[in-house]
Amino acid sequence: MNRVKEIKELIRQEVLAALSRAEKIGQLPAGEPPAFAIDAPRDKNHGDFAVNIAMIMAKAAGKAPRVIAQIIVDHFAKELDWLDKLEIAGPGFLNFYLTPGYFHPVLTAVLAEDQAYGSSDFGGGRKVQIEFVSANPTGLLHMGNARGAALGDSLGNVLSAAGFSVSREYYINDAGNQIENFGKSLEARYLELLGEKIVFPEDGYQGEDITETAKLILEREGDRFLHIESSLRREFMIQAGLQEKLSAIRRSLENFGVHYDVWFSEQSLHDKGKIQETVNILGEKNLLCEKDGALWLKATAFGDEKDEVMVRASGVPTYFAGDIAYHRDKFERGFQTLIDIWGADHHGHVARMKGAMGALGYNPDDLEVILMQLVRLLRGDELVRMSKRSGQYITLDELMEEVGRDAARFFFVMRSADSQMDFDLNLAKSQSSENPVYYVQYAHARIHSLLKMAKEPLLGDSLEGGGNQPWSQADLSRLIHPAELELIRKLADLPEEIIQAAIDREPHRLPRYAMDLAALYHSFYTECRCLVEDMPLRQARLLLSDATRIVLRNVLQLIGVSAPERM
RNA sequence: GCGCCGUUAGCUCAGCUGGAUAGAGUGACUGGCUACGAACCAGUAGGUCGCAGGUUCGAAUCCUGCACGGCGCACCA
Repeated sequence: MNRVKEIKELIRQEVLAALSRAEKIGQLPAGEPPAFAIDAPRDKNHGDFAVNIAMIMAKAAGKAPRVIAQIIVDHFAKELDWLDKLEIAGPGFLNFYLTPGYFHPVLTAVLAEDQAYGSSDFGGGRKVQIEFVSANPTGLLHMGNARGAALGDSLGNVLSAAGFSVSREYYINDAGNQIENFGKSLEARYLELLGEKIVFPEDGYQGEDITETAKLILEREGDRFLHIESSLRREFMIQAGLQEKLSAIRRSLENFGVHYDVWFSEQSLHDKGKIQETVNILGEKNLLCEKDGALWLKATAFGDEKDEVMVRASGVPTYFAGDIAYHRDKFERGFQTLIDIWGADHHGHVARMKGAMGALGYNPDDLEVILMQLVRLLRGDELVRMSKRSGQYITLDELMEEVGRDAARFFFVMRSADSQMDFDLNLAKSQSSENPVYYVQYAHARIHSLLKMAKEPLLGDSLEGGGNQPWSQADLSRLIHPAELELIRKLADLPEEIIQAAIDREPHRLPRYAMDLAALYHSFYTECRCLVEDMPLRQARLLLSDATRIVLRNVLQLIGVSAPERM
């Protein structure tokens, strides 16, 4: 049930009807009515919904906003069963006050729909693919990857709840230079462990995890690679190392609650000739040229600042060429919308990627790139420099250990992708019990405890009837306290909230909603006792609590945070 | 030099397709547990929305310029 959407539509229709009646008798100039907003005002004294059409029409109609508003009110239908009161306020707002109890049916709907409450078919099953994290498998996942993982997964949840068909994908960069360096680094550590004198490769990965991986290989395979040709040895190191790293990455993400539908290998594009195929297509479209022995994409032809190399003079295709082939492959697989989540340091790549998609005949707007500002890691006032190459970074696993999965996910999802985050480890640790996530979880646990108690036979004889009656049939008209009404109103918002988050690709709306809802519940809980002697009132409040429990749980689930029954 | 993101309460951040008195968390202060979970509630204090212009009934929100911070501008990925 999406009561908010329904009432907005009713208001829209009635406003347009009143408008047309006024036009007919010439009080307002005829013409296409402008788009106007129907919003819930911030201040609840301004009614349930406010309409701004009078101000928007003012100029064209040549009348003052309040005069127009009055005309609309004069022509407004009388005796609408949902409308209690219609007022003109401020500069010319039309404030709608709904019949008390208008949103009450939402409560029974929440209980009936349960897990599905909040979901909708808004997206119409449009096939959306989200690619996120896609960290190089040459190391472990760090804070930036953690943010991307939390964001991408929640966005996937939100889109899915809004009726899109979502596929999550991880692009494995298992080809190219860095993989060579990875192999060289492993080889060096492997030889080192066997007591050989080595010179560590200049561009090598110095992290301890590389040594760990080398150790694992040594334990498993012994020294049988000691005396073989270096290129063979490296090849093996790469294979074994990749396998090891990928399973570690996968394990970390699973622990973080992130599951992928597809793990896609860059190397597979090379193996299947997909890159060559894509280059050929670009060539057929006359978008390639040769210069200095390399094959260039004429990116300037579709508005980019400069041309880009596709195939190096050495004959090896660039990463960019592979990425174009990869995104082409996504479209070929039937996805209608592609969403990539990238670190802000890749923003220069966006325009040419979209341009390339356009050049291949796809709609560039069907590729959306969400740029995520980078995470700066602090310990108190001290900036922790992070570099994968030097091995100086806090891993996702360490983060989960220090801060906890729920807190970490809530924290990351809470912030918009646009904000650059300072993540103070000391603060995160010291504030771990002050984290808003516990505030929301507490509300959930509290309700669970309340409902559990309500199901038990009551202590003492003062309350008649026991507590075993179901509350699903409760008389909702008993819910009239302001705290109850506000809470109900918030519960009614969920479907629209999810749809809006999906449209804007902004999962960070959800933690806000969850905090607001939890606050309203806590407030209700303090002001309204549930386990009262008045049995109908008791049942109604229990139903309201139960509905809140369901909504809290559903939202936490979208964020990727657990909804504990006790804590 | 060019481009992208940011600048809002002491701190961390929402609010940005223009709307009414700019919000939350945290920190500070004051109250509230002999009744369902005080990891809670109620209240107080705290703001030139980076600066300067412009657009209009109305600007934190849109436009222009500037300042400061972050990140890019490879035959790296």
